[in-house]
Amino acid sequence: MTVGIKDVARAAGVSVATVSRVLGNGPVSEALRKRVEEAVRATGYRPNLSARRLRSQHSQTIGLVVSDIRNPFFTAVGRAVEEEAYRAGMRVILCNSDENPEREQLYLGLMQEERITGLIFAPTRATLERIDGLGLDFPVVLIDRSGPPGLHDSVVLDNAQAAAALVEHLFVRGYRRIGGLFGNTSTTGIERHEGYRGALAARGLPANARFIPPNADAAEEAVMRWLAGPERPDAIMASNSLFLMGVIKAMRRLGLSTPGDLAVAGFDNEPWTELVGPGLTVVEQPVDEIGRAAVSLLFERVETPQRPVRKVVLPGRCVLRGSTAVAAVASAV
Amino acid sequence: MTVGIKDVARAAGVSVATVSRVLGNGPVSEALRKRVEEAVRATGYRPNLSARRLRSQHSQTIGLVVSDIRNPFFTAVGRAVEEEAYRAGMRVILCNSDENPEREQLYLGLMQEERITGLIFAPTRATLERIDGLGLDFPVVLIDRSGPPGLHDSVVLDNAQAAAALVEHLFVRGYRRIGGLFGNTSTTGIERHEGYRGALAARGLPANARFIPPNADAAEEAVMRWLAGPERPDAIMASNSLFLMGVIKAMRRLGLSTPGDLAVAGFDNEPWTELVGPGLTVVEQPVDEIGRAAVSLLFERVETPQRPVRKVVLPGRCVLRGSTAVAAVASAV
DNA sequence: CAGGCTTCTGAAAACGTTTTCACTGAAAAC
DNA sequence: GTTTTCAGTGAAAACGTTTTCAGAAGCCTG
Repeated sequence: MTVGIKDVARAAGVSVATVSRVLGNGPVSEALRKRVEEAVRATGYRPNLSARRLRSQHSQTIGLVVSDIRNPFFTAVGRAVEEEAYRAGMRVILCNSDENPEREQLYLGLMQEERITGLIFAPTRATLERIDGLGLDFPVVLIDRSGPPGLHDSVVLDNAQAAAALVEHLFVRGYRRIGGLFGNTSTTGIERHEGYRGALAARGLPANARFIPPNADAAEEAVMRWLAGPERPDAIMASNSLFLMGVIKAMRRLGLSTPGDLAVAGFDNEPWTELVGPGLTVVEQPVDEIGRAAVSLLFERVETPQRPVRKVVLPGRCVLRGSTAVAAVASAV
Repeated sequence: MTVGIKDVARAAGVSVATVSRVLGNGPVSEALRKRVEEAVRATGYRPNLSARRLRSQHSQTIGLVVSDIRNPFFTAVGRAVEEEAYRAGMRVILCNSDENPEREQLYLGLMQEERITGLIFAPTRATLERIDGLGLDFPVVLIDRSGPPGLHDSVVLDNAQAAAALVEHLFVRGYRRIGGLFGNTSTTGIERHEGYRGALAARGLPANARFIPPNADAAEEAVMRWLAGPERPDAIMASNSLFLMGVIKAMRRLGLSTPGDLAVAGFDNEPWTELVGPGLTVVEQPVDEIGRAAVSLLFERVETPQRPVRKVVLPGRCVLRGSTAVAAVASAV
């Protein structure tokens, strides 16, 4: 029924070894190579990857586990990773943990069973903390989230610097009561909070931060209460695009507009941020570069297991838009 | 080095066959089962999926090829597919063709080599046209795009009906020069165009359609020219969310607002559509249901290859927002 | 108690490749 | 002209499982 390497060999009048060598660019005379290639075409042969992987002990596959597939940041990184991996003849298997440590565990197990060459991983905080004790027998490159330099290579945004830049920008534009909204499941939130706090301190301003679960509803609720309460900010920095969305939704419910009633700044330059109100000021992450860097870090690690651990920190780019315009009107009120 | 089933067998003092049976819930006495499970735990054994797949001839894997991974519609469907497949103990391998027929071809080949159980596929028009001659040796369920009933099961939105509903809604709200923006790579565009044209005809209005490549820039350019030209519409229906984005971008460049200067309606209820201007009127697709239906169609086909071809057509849901408010102001001008 | 069922178990074959090994014939080196 | 090298080739082992087959032990039936 399905045609195997044997059938090709028979059709070409050679041994299976020769067919295999043709397929793998091994040493074969030009004449036989022609014959075999012709036979491959004639039979419509397709190699069986399971068999190939089993015998060769190379899965030619890297894993990519992200924490939220609906987050365009991760789909963008995923595309870059796939592109780059493909160029090196590697497949990518993509899994989505949905910020759920149990699912993460499940998928890490799956990766083991697939015998992947290596993993690119955006872990939840829970998993990151015990990642060294997990006994993974493949190299791991952390992306987006990493924490203090540990056993694994990583490539991350310079979160503290980026958050600080946003805060400083808000300060310069005249805002003084700058709130911050941070995720409580990732180290990203922590680092951005640090940059936020530092920048405020440098300007002698008080911090006013909230740590919430990573979804838009939580952000919306938090902002609703915040704006009604005594600590009402005149600007909010949202640590990711879901929160940014939550902020905008809350403002719409309250009938507020930006920047007049509240300045808004956030992370991730998604296409829609340009289209909301006067446009939203955001930090753009170099997604392609992150994906490419992760793949090459991984390959280098595979080739040279003893290489010292490296952490690639990439700068963000501030995209200034109307949501952080000068606070003149707001101050006048 | 890596622990195999043999090591487990030795540790448990049984044969490899018994270990295999324990793993596969075969008939094994309670006593041995205990011993083996203990040995599995002790050794940290992880089955080798390549070997398992090779021997058992079941890949336990379904493929999912989508045309644009950055389109939230596909990521949402993908999540539903994965969820449902996982429940049945199947893995999903996801590939992104980027609307490129060559990449599609490439990935279809890969799917063959992975010996997938079946494929869920959102094809480009080019591939759809010759899909029957491709000699794929696994069942295929088409999603999002399908065309006339052919050899394959499919699950699609009722595109014509949905487009017609939008047009009718615009008509009722007072719009008369209703433009339509359709993709030129998918059958979706064609079907939506048909619904659009039909609804206009029923109301005795002229059609005014543009077919463009499936990206936001093309839409933006088209709209820029359109609004400057002689056939300027007072409402635009965008056949997908990328186009919707392009429409909004063009309007911002021209300093126009919705619905006053131009009413806007589109497809796919993405989170941001709620946040732009007065909110954008869209047709929401039942993404979860689409994913689930595709998976169960596929499983049924696998179980009963002779079953007659089925086409599941799901209704969309109109989400009315401010971008299609009554045209009073516009007409008054 | 003999015979026939079950139920459990292990040895060995099989899955479709790649890789090792040994061999051939021809070319190169002496 | 003999030996050495070498490139090309095929037979067979190996990869880590599942599955088949046959045997052993226990149970029921008559």
